[in-house]
Amino acid sequence: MKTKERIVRSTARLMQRQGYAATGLKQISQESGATLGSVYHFFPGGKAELAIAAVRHGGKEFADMLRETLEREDDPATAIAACADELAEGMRASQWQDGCPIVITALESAGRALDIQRAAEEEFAAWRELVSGKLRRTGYPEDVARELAHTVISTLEGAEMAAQVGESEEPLRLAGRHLARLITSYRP
Amino acid sequence: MKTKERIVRSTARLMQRQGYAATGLKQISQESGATLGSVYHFFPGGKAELAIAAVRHGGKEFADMLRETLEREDDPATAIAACADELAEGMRASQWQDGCPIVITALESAGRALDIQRAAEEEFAAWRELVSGKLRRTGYPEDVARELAHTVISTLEGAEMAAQVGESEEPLRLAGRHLARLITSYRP
DNA sequence: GTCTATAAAGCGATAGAC
DNA sequence: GTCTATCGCTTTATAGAC
Repeated sequence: MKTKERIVRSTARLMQRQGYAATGLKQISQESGATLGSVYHFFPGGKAELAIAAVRHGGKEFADMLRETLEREDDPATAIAACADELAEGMRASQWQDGCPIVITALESAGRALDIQRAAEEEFAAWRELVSGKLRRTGYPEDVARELAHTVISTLEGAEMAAQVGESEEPLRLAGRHLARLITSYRP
Repeated sequence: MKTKERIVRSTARLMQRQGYAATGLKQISQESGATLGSVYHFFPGGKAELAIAAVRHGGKEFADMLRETLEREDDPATAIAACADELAEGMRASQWQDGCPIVITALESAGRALDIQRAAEEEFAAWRELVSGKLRRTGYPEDVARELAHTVISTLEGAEMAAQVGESEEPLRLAGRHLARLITSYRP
């Protein structure tokens, strides 16, 4: 694997677990097997530029999972519940270590590092668009789909946070069931 | 105001906005108007002990808002929507600066600082208990109330995060409406 | 592109006078 | 309880050889 990609992956992984402030460039250099000089060679903008790349990387990763799981089921309500279950399994498999790949960095940067914040917001919007598209293709009116997508992503995010802090799959399992019921109640 | 409380309030405020790692003891000492010596006098356990006190403080603050807003409306669905609106207004009023008082610290500590994580989980559980109690008093069966309370808190948390990063009230407004609909659909 | 060395600043934490 | 000074370490970032 290319050095630059190793650096991005390590940064994404570390910031997913520790956040932006707690992740040091030395740690990134060590974990990725690149020297500090190489890190600055590829990312002359330093830590902030690395964080943006990590947010983009984590955002794509989450989007891939979402896209694949949504395609696996026809009914959007069942599909969203499957996404929640998928997240619950990933969470347990990592022993509650791997939550949302970008949420800590997004919150830390809010109001203080505008380009990181904007990158995170764009990834969130892409996730919502995936959910919204699934709903529209199943016949939901555009505004209903757009609004439901907001709440689906919000609820998955919140439940993943609760699952991680509480070290339990339950918040995600319940979120999946409740979201499915909510989506069904709007069925066209 | 007593020195100790000034320190706790400043810590809570700073960690709400910046998180644990990015908040320095020097900054706490400066913002609270107490010297570093005083900070260590009241919190010999240092930064970790301060974080626990801040999480407790922020947790109580959020619980107070929740309790008051829930009491203001009879119907639990309307009451939860009112909570979401209240959060949206607070968010806009602070220009998207003041999100959930403990979520960044909770996520940063997950799996790495067990006593901080546990304190955060206890505060989350207390919030869920407030929602669950409101539902039970309105006739919802105990298990339905408990499960709905999980999703209500998850969704509010996720929507508050989305509102902060996206600098928009919309995620919270939508979350309130959708949660009200979900709760109503379980009405006994 | 990779590597080492280092600068400049800030960190958490402690000591001890008052 | 309050205050200042300081220790030891780590941080981001840069310089320059290879």
